[in-house]
Amino acid sequence: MTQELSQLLRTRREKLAALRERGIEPYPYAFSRSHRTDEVHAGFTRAEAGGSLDESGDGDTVRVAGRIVSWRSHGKSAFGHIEDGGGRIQLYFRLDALGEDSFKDLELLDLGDWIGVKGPVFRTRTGEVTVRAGSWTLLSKSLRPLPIGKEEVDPDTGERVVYSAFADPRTRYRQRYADLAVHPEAREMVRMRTRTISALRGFLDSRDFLEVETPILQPIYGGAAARPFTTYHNALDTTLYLRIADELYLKRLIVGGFERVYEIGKDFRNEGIDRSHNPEFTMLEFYQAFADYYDMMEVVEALMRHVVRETTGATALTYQGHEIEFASAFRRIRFQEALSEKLDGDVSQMEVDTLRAHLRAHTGEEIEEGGRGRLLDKLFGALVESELIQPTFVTDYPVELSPLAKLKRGEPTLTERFELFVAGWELANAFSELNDPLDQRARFESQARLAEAGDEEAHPIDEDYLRAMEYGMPPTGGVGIGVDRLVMLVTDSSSIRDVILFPTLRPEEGRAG
RNA sequence: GAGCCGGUAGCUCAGCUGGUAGAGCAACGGACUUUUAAUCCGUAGGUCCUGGGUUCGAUCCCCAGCCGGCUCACCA
Repeated sequence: MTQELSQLLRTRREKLAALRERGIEPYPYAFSRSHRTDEVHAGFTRAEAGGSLDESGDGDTVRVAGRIVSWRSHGKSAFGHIEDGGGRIQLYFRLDALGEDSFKDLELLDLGDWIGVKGPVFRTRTGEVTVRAGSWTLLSKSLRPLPIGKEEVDPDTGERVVYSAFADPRTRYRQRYADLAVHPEAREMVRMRTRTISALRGFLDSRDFLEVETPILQPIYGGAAARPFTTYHNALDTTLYLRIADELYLKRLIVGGFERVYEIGKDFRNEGIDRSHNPEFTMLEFYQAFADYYDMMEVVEALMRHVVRETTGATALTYQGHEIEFASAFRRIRFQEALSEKLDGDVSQMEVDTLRAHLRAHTGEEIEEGGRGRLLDKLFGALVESELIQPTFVTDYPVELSPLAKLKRGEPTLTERFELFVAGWELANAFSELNDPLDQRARFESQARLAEAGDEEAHPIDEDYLRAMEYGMPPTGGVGIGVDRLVMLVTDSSSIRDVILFPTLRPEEGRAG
């Protein structure tokens, strides 16, 4: 945006100067508000029903404040709407009520300005509850036009139709403040996100889980297969990583004697960005001593029901056109059986070459490194995942894929692990936590071999974690849940960027225009 | 990372086979004291994403790049 282009900005600055000339402070310090707009609506409707209005039909005098979102000037009168945290209300300004000067000063206002208004509440001829301004105060002058669209309410459907809406996704994500300012539904998303997280906390707190905080800056990252962000601590003269998972620290706390712990916080993975991935994202992990993965399935099922009920008020929801039901018991399928069915043969008996051939046949992809686990995982992702619309526990993953999970009882090529799939993507990941320090060391070592073979996401060896395991960790069930994806689900959002207030973007070049 | 689509006024968009651009809303001036996409009259507003090329001439065609959307890949 160039200087010449700023005709609109210049006009507003001129108005700012004019306001000061007329003795109006454009940025005062406070305003004594008596009612939020929704309280005015409710109060006036009550007064009408109770017959407590004066002869002219006016209700109480109120002081309301908000951002101007519409304006209709009629010469010696004007209508406008302001919006505050409770909603909107119409304002009515008259020359005879305000006097020459105050009425004339209205012409220095713009859409986007914050004002406070004092006056009685009444209902207009067309039936809208309105504050008749006896006086008004500028609370903050807006120097940059907000992309406020015009809107009308369809008289037949009652739906709000917005014209010239602010739609460019680039600007909406970059200037989230503007997006929020003009889109009430974007603000509603934020509330739903908060409600979701409160529901998670409520559920875990009521079950005696202790909320804790573990390091984000870590000398060794771990707990997941992902590439980390690397940073540097000057005073310690050492490399540190931003955590990719909370897992290893939370289990150290189980060793320390806490039976139930959880953490809700940001994890960071140095990977691509798309509709379901943001480099920093919010993860819930919780660990419960003396529980195995069967117990954790029960917990996850109850937790999901609780969250859906607390956020949507129902036991089912619609996500991108799919009706998803949480009331009945979640389906359970075994990883290898689901895949074997798709491939028409027992995958546990298949050679690596056969798997590779299947992958080529189904996806056209060639995988050289990574071995069996990676092939199985890719095949599962390609053939099974997208069909898992209703809540489904996928259980018993191959050991190669799960270096932190206990072996499956009676089936040592598998682990006691499950993932919860909803709407085609992974929402939770859980296992009977591996607490055998010698087995854990062996698993780490096999991961290290994968790393040497070029797998950039293989799990590094964490000696301190092994030391903790050697002191002894009770049998423990652990679960991780992607909070952003959970919020996407309950808000019917198709992109993770819609549920993260300030998603990661390439930095803007130059100064903001 | 690949394919497809797109980037034109503050916002939403139009612009024929190449002749340096339009609309609605917003803005500005005027009329209007119960309007609500207020209405009516008038005015101004543009690095047509950026850089090259072709051409007498490019918003339009070609090449490269940047940014975004969708699909796929990546992402336990």
